[in-house]
Amino acid sequence: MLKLKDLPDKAVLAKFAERYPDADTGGVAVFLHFLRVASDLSLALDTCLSRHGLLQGRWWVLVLLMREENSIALPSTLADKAGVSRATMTGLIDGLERDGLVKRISDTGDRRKVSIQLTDAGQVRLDQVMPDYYTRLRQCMAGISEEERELLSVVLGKLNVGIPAFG
Amino acid sequence: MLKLKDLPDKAVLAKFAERYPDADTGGVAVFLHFLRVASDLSLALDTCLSRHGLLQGRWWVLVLLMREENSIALPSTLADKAGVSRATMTGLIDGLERDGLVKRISDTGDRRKVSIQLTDAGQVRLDQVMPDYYTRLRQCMAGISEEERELLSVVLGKLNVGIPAFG
DNA sequence: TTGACATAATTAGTCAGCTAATTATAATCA
DNA sequence: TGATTATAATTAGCTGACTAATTATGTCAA
Repeated sequence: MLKLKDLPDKAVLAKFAERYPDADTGGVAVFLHFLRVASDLSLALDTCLSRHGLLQGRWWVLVLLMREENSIALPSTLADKAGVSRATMTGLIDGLERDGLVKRISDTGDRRKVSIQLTDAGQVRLDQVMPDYYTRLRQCMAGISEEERELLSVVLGKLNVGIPAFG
Repeated sequence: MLKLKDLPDKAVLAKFAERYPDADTGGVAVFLHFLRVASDLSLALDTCLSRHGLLQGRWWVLVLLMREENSIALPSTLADKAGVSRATMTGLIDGLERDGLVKRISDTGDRRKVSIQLTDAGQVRLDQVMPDYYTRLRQCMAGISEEERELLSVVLGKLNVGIPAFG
């Protein structure tokens, strides 16, 4: 993810548009601004989580587990839902298990499988993190009206539609 | 950056809101949706750049250089503008230099300094990448009206204001 | 003018992603 | 049944971030 600290001003955009006539300077500006705010938000989330000794990847695994019945899921399912590779999920689970926040349970039926369960300590950790996360997120979003949220949601949907044309 | 493939539905949000009454479910939903679209956009940009043998970090260094007079800048300046550490910038420049896209020039005045200059090959590479990037980005943004762009810009500004409350 | 501090870039070591290969097990079908 | 294929998790090795330490050089004030 780009962490642009120096978005182009109009003069720079114009300079590039001169050399590359295909450039849609307004679109470029809003695109870069979007990525910039997203990466800053992501960094802010990191800061919030680090107060509780967690990083985004590990935190999200805990959240995914809590969503499940009995707080149990397979590593492969977690990998798919978190959008990371299975190898990465193995590493995340290693770290969480080391910290005692989840445990591996061998599947008696299919011995290839290992179930991952949130431990009591993991639930306690979530009960510390989540209220802080929700409170801070609420404050962060406080300046945005209900109407703006809906508009943002619509624009996000349209952006999403356009993505295949990009990548 | 979270790469959520499985955003929470209303039932999940409600389940969490029950345990954590501070949760603003609407805010959470739009926040996660935002991060999701941003990471997908970032991934699409990766795909676009990889067709030209570049990754976001290295590509952005080339773009920053092209913005400069004579396509020259110091590593420290590039690091600040790209939002990465100086050590990371050293690594990015190593890679770009290995590919012949930039060159290091020792500063005769202050011998601690090394100037980084875009090479002809680097400019050629940019002249291949940028039209493709601009064309694809234009298509990606095609579904968003001028009015929506401006609204998005306003909301991005407000989100940005809220970030300190989060992190 | 030299000792302390500041600055620029790099190196060393860590971390969390990735892909590809490996191990173990299960399922299928000739 | 036994060989092939599919699946689940892990391991091994690579990349590009990071911080902290290092090297080299410059600046300034006693």
